Amino acid sequence: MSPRSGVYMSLTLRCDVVSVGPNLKRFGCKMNLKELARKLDLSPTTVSRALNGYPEVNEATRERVAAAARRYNYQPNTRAIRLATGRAMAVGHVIPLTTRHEIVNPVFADFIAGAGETYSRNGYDMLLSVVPDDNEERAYRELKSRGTVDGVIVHAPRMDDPRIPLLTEMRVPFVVHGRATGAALPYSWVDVNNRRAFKRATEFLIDLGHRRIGLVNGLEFMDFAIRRRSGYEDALGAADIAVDPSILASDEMTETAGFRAMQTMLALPVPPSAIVVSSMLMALGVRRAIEQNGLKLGRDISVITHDDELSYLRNGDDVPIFTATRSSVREAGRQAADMLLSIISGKAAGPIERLLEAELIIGQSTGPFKG
Amino acid sequence: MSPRSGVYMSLTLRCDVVSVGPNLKRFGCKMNLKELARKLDLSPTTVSRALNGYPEVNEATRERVAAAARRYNYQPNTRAIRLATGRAMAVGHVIPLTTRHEIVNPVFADFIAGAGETYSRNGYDMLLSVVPDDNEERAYRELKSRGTVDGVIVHAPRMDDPRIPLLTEMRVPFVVHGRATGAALPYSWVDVNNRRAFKRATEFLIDLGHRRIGLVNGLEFMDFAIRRRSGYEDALGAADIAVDPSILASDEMTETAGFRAMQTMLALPVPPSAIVVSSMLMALGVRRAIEQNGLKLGRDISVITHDDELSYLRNGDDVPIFTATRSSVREAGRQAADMLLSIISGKAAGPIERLLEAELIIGQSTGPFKG
DNA sequence: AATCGGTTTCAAACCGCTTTGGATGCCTCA
DNA sequence: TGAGGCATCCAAAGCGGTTTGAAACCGATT
Repeated sequence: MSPRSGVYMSLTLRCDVVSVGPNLKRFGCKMNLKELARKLDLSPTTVSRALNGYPEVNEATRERVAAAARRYNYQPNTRAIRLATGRAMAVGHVIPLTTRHEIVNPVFADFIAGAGETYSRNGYDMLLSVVPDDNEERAYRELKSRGTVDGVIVHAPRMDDPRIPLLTEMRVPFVVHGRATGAALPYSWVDVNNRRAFKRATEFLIDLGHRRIGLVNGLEFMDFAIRRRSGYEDALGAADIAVDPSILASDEMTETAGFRAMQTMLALPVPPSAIVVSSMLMALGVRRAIEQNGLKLGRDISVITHDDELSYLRNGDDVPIFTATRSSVREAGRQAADMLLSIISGKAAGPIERLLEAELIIGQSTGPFKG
Repeated sequence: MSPRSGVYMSLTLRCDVVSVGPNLKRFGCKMNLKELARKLDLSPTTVSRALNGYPEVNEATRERVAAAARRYNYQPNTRAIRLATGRAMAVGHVIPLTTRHEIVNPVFADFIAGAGETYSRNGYDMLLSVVPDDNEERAYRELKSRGTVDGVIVHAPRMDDPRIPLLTEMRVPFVVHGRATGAALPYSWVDVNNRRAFKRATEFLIDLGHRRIGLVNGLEFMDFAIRRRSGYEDALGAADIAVDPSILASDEMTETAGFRAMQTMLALPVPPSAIVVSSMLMALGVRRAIEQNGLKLGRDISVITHDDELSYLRNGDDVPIFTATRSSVREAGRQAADMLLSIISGKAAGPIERLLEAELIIGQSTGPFKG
């Protein structure tokens, strides 16, 4: 007997296939690498390499190993892999919970859905931590030092967001969903071209003859809101229309906030004839205010909104109700996740930036200005 | 020199505190248990026990260890703990993605926010996997066999939900958010008393004099929708009012679906004078249809809706707009997570059940029936 | 027949923590 | 004085993989 064979045979062989029921195979004990190697009369080294596609293993052996792995339903223990490789095989999403408003970003669920696809395709886990925004830094530091994730997606960036220098300094791979005006260092991000979208939307209204155009925006410490406003102002400026603060609203993106903002504007001596709105949910409120005042959407007042294509807030079923600048948050999630994984794996060199263009969808909520 | 001391001293001591900048301490290398033990001239065993609160360590020593751990900013490596203990210190949330409708449950984000609090307080991670509902079983099996989680929260149970027997058979600890009518075996769940809530809501309308009361419900393969309907029917039955299928709607819980359902009912020869609605989002659509038909909410038609207290869909700011049966999804998340952790830790014996009662909030959307 | 290079396989160290089964020292009591 | 008991602490064996460095094998070349 060569010194190579038999070594693993000498140990107990108590783990055998037990048939229970017609189509079920069960095992007397957990199947791990060592067990599998024993059954194949190979060393754990070789089995590991065979399964992980390393070149230094005979093709015939690899086949044999693969077959046995299937047969015995071998699933490598993730915990062991993580420890041995030092990789977490997981990425973290830190959901900031605004302590003031107690609001969970509604966009979040769909973004996650998109990112999740990418992760599961690549064998990564998605870790969520909900963190009150007053101690975000601690949360990120802990994530890093406990080594539970290989990278992080940063949600809802604010202006001069402190998380960006923080993560950079900690050398944690990260991708921002959105951008942070005022960041000193380059970083990776996926974002909608908010500025161009809102510029385009405003221009569209101007082209329809509107000159008194309101803006119902999100809170302006959020980066996207700043950009949207500046796109809106650019378009007005290019048409020589002055910005009127009385028809600019900025609030949480809820139905009621939209309603309130529109009510206020409609009560003005000269109400706007058209409105640009930052989210579908706000647009619902805006529409309600319009209709409650006996006006007709698209005829008396034009509304154009941004649409994140949230799955539970479709803009009509076949015909779009609102004219909208549309950009899928779920798609952004997919792309951000892809980007992060390629950064983690080291495939990507420097920071990657990806600007998604919003599509202009013509719906029934806009019409020409009539005196 | 006693055989005890000096052993760990003999190895290199290359990991020392390096001062960089005024308030920053940095370390030349990663601080792990062995390093820490070396610094303290103790064995890893003792350090581990000291930090984990085991009794067989001198109080003075424990203090010393704790102080050193703080000083050197020691954070135990989670990957190693997981492997050594066999626990994953993580729970999984599997989000079913209905392949037909591509809808992510909007309730989901807030539930997660609630559950997340509990997890982080207890040192658990929250793992999310988004799984198309056509291969849920595989997803759950993999979660189990790869050992990435210690337990699972089941979302959006359907009637006779196959996941319940599956998880039971796999012996994975789980808690269902909601219930599954038709389950053969007992299991743990947290649910709102949907039936009583909708019975109560319907009774409330009956007490106001309404007799023609419609129901705008969610899809009726979802368990909660079944229960809500039966509560509604119970109340009607008790008042000797026949159920009229023409004023029963069942659809996805979106604004447009609510609008459509209400439109249809208002077009009937004898439209309902009151409506019970299954979600705020649908209620927004219902309201729109009502107002678009020139009717006034609460005066011409009464609406009572269920309100999950989603953070981005508040029912008014101070005064509630809709009369509603209210029950916080976030609170349900907290409780479900608590329950799961106590099951995982073995503190809970059998299946636990927790029925949350919804609160009836009187808003401005209901009023007495007038001819 | 000895040497050599390439292919294939293996033993053992390692990842960083927990935990078992002793040791050691000290105090007490016979 | 020695046995017994208690409080502390330690060495080493795990958890289940990956990875390094070396050895075995084989055919080809000297």
